[in-house]
Amino acid sequence: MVKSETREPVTRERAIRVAVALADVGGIEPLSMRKLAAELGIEAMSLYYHVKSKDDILDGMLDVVYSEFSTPHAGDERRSAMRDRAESTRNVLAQHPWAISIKARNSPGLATLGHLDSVIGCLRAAGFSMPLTGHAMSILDSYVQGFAQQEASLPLDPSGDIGAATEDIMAQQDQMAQAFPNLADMAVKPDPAAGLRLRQRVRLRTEAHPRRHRSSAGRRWQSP
Amino acid sequence: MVKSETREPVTRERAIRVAVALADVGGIEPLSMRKLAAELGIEAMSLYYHVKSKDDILDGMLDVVYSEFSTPHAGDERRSAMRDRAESTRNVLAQHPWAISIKARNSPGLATLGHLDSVIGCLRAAGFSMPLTGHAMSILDSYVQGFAQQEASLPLDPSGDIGAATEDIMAQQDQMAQAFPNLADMAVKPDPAAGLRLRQRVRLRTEAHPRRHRSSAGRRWQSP
DNA sequence: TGTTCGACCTTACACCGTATGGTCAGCTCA
DNA sequence: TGAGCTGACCATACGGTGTAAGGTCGAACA
Repeated sequence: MVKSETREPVTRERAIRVAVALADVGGIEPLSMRKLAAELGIEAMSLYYHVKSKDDILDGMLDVVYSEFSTPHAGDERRSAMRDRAESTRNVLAQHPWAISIKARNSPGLATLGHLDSVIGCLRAAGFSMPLTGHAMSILDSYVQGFAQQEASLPLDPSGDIGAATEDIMAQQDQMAQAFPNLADMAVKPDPAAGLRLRQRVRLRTEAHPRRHRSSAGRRWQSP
Repeated sequence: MVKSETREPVTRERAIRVAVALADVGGIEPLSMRKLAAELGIEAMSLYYHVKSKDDILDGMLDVVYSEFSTPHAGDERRSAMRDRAESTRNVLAQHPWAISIKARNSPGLATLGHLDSVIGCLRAAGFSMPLTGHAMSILDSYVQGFAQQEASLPLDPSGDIGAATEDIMAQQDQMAQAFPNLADMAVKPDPAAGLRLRQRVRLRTEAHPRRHRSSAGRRWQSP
């Protein structure tokens, strides 16, 4: 379609970079081989020349994310290095929220391995035994990852979504306030700085399925 | 196909229960509307009489999981209640690992709301302010969830998988030991009790794509 | 000048969620 | 008794998915 001198050459690295960019914009579910190929200016099956499978791309994308984490250097002070790492993890995952949902795979890339290696090296250099290093990493990573996941599940960008969405639940608020008084209490006066923002957590996803093609009086999933 | 008196009646609740059972056995990716319907003895489209969409089923499944968490009762002591909750969360999520990957949705069910309500009630009864309650829940949930996620990403059942899978990486171990000395060190002498088991983390997923249909000498994704 | 080969394409398949519109037994009510 | 309604289910179809199998073609090389 476009002359080869005009089009930037396709490589595994570029495909993965473009995939990351697409996922950043539109999320990871709508990212398909066909759309990625189109973005690269080729056909879907041509991707398989550069890449094993879609999972291979996802692994590569995760490795890109790992490469953006702040990695401790030799001689870094332990506490500040771990703090930098945690903060950068939070920031990077906020920029690539899709990474959290694909984090449970098992084929780490070079950046991932390098990052973990550096972290282990930093802790060991600080005098930690190997078991203690494992424990420290488990504790830190569990919390940071879990926090990032909580944060990602909230609609952080204030795109007018919150006000409209809460109206749905407000209609039933009387019943809800009776059934879940503590929850209602927290939803009414939330702490703006708290990690949990229950009012947003509770919003219903009604706009995803706005209407049915026929009178739905009998449908089980309609509220009576 | 089967007489209606023979077949257990299909309801939203039963569909979700069966979906949970299927996901427990085979994971959540292969769970499709057609397979679930077949398991229930009906056709795929008949599910939509009882259920809004597949997302509706996933929401219901998550609510089932929440209903299995240990929920604090009125008057429970704060520390032990939170500890029970954390431990049961770990155990329940170990039994339903798929729940972790769909945890970032936004249409909570009654069990979810009830559970959160009870937790808030317990902390408030212990004298926590509302902001402090939010903070406490954020901290606890972040860690417990992150830990469960780490744990789920490891192949916990010793189905002979570990030994075979590590052979792949052992072949390249010399190069890896040089590039990532700390990682290799931890992989060689891991702590059996540590949360991170790097040796297993590092295994390659080669068996997923065992061979190609043609000589793959030129493929970019083959190691040179 | 013929052969190889890297990079790409076409076609096809099985599967997915679900929109649309039946079908039909059993019930209500005139 | 018979007409109409309705709850529960089914058949077909559409546009999407990942990817197996094999074809095409220009450039590089013998």
